[in-house]
Amino acid sequence: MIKLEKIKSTPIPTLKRLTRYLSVIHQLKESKTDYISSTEIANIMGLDPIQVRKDLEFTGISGFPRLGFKIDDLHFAIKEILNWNNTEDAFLVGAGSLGQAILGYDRFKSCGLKIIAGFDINPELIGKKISNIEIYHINKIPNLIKRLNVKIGIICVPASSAQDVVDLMVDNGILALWNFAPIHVNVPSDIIIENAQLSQSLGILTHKLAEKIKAY
Amino acid sequence: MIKLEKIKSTPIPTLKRLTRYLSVIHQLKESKTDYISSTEIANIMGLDPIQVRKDLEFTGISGFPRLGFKIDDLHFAIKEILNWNNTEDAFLVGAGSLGQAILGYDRFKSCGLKIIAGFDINPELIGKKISNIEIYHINKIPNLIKRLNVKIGIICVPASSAQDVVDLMVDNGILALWNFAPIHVNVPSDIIIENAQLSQSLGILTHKLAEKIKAY
DNA sequence: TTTTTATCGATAAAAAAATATCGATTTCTC
DNA sequence: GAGAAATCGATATTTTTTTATCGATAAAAA
Ligand SMILES: NC(=O)c1ccc[n+]([C@@H]2O[C@H](COP(=O)([O-])OP(=O)(O)OC[C@H]3O[C@@H](n4cnc5c(N)ncnc54)[C@H](O)[C@@H]3O)[C@@H](O)[C@H]2O)c1
Ligand SMILES: NC(=O)c1ccc[n+]([C@@H]2O[C@H](COP(=O)([O-])OP(=O)(O)OC[C@H]3O[C@@H](n4cnc5c(N)ncnc54)[C@H](O)[C@@H]3O)[C@@H](O)[C@H]2O)c1
Repeated sequence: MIKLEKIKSTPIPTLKRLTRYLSVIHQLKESKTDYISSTEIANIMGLDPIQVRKDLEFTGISGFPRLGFKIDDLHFAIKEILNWNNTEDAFLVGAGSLGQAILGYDRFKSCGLKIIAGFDINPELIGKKISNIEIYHINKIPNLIKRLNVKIGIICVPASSAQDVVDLMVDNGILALWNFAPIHVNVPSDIIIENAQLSQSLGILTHKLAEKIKAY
Repeated sequence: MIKLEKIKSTPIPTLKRLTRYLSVIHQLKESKTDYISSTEIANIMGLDPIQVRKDLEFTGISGFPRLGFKIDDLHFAIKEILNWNNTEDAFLVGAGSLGQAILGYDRFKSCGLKIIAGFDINPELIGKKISNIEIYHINKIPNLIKRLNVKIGIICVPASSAQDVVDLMVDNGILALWNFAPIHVNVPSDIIIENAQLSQSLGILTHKLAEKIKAY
């Protein structure tokens, strides 16, 4: 009987931890050490070393007994899983206060994301450059998505406009959406959507705090 | 043999979905319907109705066969779990571009959070008001945390200063931290910390997009 | 009124994720 | 060079989370 090799894709919880390992590893790259063990990572982050090792399995990198993993290799391999060694162009819609903060944020470039244009409906913003990224009128977006073959859209418009903007982008060929509007938007099942729900994270915090205060 | 009733606290995955149900329910409050069923919520959000029902169990609200759940009751009960019916005061540190976006964001008030002051080291910001919230020098923070009994701190400083700011706040009695800096910060085990890791969410998006493109 | 139907919610099963065990390996210490 | 110590990684177990089953219930339809 032939046993098919089950291709195990990286679980979401693992992906989330991998990005955190990356930031720890990134800090450590400065220091002189070449290796880091699962135990060390776990200690720094307050996790279980076994879990760290299990997660790192998905990188395909082998560790060395007594030494741990080669930092440079890990760093590269984790970025590879996240596809952060390549850079995808992206459009951002809604150049308001959050949109401008994101436009001005350099770090996403090392996270595989290059925002190449912004879009808005506010005439005062159109034509302006924010951190060297030009803002266009939203009606330019259909044409530009196709012409520049942009695959990622970032939604920073008010909740009330989010669905419309999403529809517009999806209709014109966007493949993945990063949504900051605090609302559920509908997309076809083949479109990737990630909600950067800040309120989700806030909800966990306020819930835990309430539990804690209740328990004295 | 006495069987102890196990007190099951709300699982984190459930909490996350609850905040999403809330936004769906919120939209529906406008419409004329008084009830919503797990099936409807599931359809809107592309989830399994059984899972929705399981999640809603944690609210303690009973549904009605054939009708579903009373929207108003659900709305209240979910906010109760998240502790969003109460409001906690919070301090925000780092009134840069992201900090200012958050300071200007009204919606967090309905998520149990009231930011009552901002802090920075940039002299140009000190004394300014952003969305009616005054910015103070960071050296005022120890005194004010204690005097105003503030429990939540929001970290919007650069990664390089995050640990220092966290330490300062923890030393002065902060109980919960909402961290936007893309870095692992160390806190004592009794301090609640939630990382609003945007790059985590971005990582999932870029990973999925790469998988999708690979698969053609 | 009776029947049909949609939904709830208790319980059970399956799947996924986290945690544990332990032999193999390799560096470090003596 | 021998033994001790730390870590990896394969396998197994436990826990958590998701999904399924199905009788009970109450509104809607007949
Ligand atoms: N500011 C925050 O801290 C924060 C936090 C979490 C979530 N969000 C969400 O992010 C989104 C943006 O928030 P913000 O604070 O930047 O709001 P904002 O009002 O400052 O910016 C919204 C921008 O979108 C533009 N816009 C409106 N409709 C548009 C359309 N149809 N097409 C293109 N552009 C359009 C507006 O002109 C404006 O520039 C909102 O959905 C908000 O709920 C904001
Ligand atoms: N801008 C974004 O879109 C974005 C996205 C994700 C994460 N972040 C993170 O959020 C944080 C803030 O980002 P930003 O874009 O607003 O940066 P920013 O440089 O605009 O703002 C940082 C602010 O912190 C202040 N500051 C520096 N050291 C301080 C200290 N020790 N005490 C008090 N204040 C201090 C600075 O004066 C400045 O006003 C960073 O850690 C960044 O990595 C930002």
